[in-house]
Amino acid sequence: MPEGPSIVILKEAIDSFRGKKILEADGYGKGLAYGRLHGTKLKDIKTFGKHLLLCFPDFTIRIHLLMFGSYRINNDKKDRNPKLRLRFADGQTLSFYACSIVMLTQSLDDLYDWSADVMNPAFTVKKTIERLSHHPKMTATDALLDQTIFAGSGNIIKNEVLFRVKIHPKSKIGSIPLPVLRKMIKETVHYSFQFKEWREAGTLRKHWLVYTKKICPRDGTKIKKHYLGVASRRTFYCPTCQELY
DNA sequence: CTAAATGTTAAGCC
DNA sequence: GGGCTTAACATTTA
Repeated sequence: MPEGPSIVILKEAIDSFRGKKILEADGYGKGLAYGRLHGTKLKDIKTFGKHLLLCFPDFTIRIHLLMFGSYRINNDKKDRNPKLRLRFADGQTLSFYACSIVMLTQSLDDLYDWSADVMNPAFTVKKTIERLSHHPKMTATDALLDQTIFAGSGNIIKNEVLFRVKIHPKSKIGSIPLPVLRKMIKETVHYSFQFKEWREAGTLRKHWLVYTKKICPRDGTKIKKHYLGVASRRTFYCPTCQELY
């Protein structure tokens, strides 16, 4: 469940651990200094795009669930091997599986430009237009996966946003009229928050208009499925109602 | 059972 | 080194 909204859900789900002291940390992560976690207080929990940030007084643990990562809260079943398991008082635990975990010592404000995170209050249309203006030849399908421009946006969000604002995925950023580009940016934020609500309600799939679909819900055109962009990601679009700029 | 998937990074090659 | 492409990783679902 790795797009930005799912990470915000994760953050909210574990927010009650904020301020608690870690009694013990273990896991199979190579090069992870589990010992440094022992006895430290979880000072804060933040997110940046798809990153979950567990903040401690002297360092930060950055967790990225990648494609298949998962977590458990207060569920210490032994059927899976955690990459990181944190034990708190009263038997409370947080476990993370099949994910990327990195220990950061730099200041987060130096590392992250919070205004690039689609779900952060600091995100602005204006700054995003400015960032996009440096990539006129980039396609819309790539822009919406670029974590320096739309941090948190993933392949589902990309597909759904492009369909909703009627932009063909191969459109060049520099060719998209400014009002249309602004609409795309606003919809990325809007859809991300809807994604979060729908995922929490367990109805995300039900609201897909184009992702994994065969027929355009607007005009009945057969949906095209192609592997597009620098990362050759699954891209669904309606060749009739999504305009190529 | 096999293939593919919400993602990223390291390695490899010109 | 730079810039691009490929491989690798890990798990669940169709």
